[in-house]
Amino acid sequence: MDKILVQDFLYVYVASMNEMTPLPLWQRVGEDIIARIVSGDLKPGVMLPSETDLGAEMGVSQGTARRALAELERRGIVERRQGRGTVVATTTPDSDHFHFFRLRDAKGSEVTPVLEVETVEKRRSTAAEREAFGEDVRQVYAIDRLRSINGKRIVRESSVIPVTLFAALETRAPLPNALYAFYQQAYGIAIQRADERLRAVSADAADAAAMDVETGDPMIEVTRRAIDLSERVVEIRCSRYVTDDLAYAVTLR
Amino acid sequence: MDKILVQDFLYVYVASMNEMTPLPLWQRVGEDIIARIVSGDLKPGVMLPSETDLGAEMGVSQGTARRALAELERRGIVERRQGRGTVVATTTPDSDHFHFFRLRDAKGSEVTPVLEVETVEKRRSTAAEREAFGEDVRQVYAIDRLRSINGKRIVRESSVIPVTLFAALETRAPLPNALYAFYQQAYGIAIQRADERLRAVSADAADAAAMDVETGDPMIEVTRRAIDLSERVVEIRCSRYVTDDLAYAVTLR
DNA sequence: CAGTGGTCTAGACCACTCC
DNA sequence: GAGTGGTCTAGACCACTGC
Repeated sequence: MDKILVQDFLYVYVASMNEMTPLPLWQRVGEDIIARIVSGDLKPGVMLPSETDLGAEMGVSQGTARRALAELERRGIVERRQGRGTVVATTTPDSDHFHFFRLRDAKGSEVTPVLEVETVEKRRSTAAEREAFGEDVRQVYAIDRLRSINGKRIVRESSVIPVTLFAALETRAPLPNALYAFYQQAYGIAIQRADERLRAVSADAADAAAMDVETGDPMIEVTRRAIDLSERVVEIRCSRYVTDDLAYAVTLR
Repeated sequence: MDKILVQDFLYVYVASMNEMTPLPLWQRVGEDIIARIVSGDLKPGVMLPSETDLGAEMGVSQGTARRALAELERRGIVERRQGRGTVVATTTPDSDHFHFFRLRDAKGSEVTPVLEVETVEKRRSTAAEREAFGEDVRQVYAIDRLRSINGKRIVRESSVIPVTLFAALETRAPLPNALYAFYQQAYGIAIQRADERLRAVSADAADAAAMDVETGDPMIEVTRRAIDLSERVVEIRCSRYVTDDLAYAVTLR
């Protein structure tokens, strides 16, 4: 009886804002867990209740709680291990760096980029940045980085993030190698996915001055928008790669 | 009792070739369906048995058959619709072309490439092609295509496929715009995924002669290996794009 | 050993599609 | 109305983990 009441309540609740289409219970449970993570109530590495307990808390069966957790695992939001339990996904600095870093060597193996130069600047946002972040974002941090791989300077990255989301970033210097793990640990902002656009460009004078490349050489320019669990654009990144020895690798399905 | 026998049988069967680790029943059911598709027993667009019937055929419960079908749907191998049924995924010529075609315009919308020139050649395989296809592949078809987008010739593709898999391809001319749908319909070869490597290159004399680009202009070169449901490399494709007006778009998760 | 997730079953009810 | 997939439940048993 209790469960039926919950279900009816959810129906009314969701219908009021979503054209009479109630969300399935398992999705509600999943959204609820995501909300807890976003709010900081559940932090990365923290163990979640068991399927049985979670179901009891939410007033659903163990099977429904299980389906919610399975979906969160598929999305990489939690990690589950038989006999151990379910924890909020922890993207370690090492593994995280490679999660969205697509450069691979000729054999397809991961490469280890070394941070060479970093500058952090606080400035007013550009119109394009406001278009992406929202019009209310007037100030941003710009993090410019230069990386070398196998001793050659071939990666230039420029990350832009809103000041409102990353308060007092300048006091955090030096920033760690892997920014996304840092965003999560220091600010509770978890990157869910990244949309990238790749174009071919010619190395300009600034590229030639900073990297092991000559003006006019072909390079790949990647423009990325990183989206967090709340579906906000939280970072815009523009990277320029010299792909003489490396390639951008991706699998399409 | 019957079901227990089936389960024990599967255990022994799989254990003999897989280090005592039996595959879950739902995976066995899924693999069985894939095998039927690969063998041509089930063709694209054909309706599968209902969950209940499939479970009965395989000696598993409806829930287990359901899980197998859900996984196949997630992998894009079948399409399911409430009230209608489950059919083997049909990649229509139109939709298929965009499945692995990542070029998007400035707004991120799909673009419609127009086939301008096509040549098909039968020749001996190169060492690199044998490395990808297997050493026994001595002959290949090379399909060279030139495409225009919005009236500008900016895409050059070269697809290489083994003669053994695509018998008498030369009699099929002219080939349709979307090769992967054609592979599936004419040869029963379904592309499951594609691994791509992107590099920046400078347009060479051949690019300048064939496309609306000048020698030395930066271009993106994409080297693709297409893998079918049997996990074979069935096509190697090298594409060169001019990205003045378009970008290669991808979402990382 | 207790507790966890992983698999599998059986059955209920609902929503959608098509005849 | 018959048949389909979608959701949800309840309960069984197994495999793995850690104390």
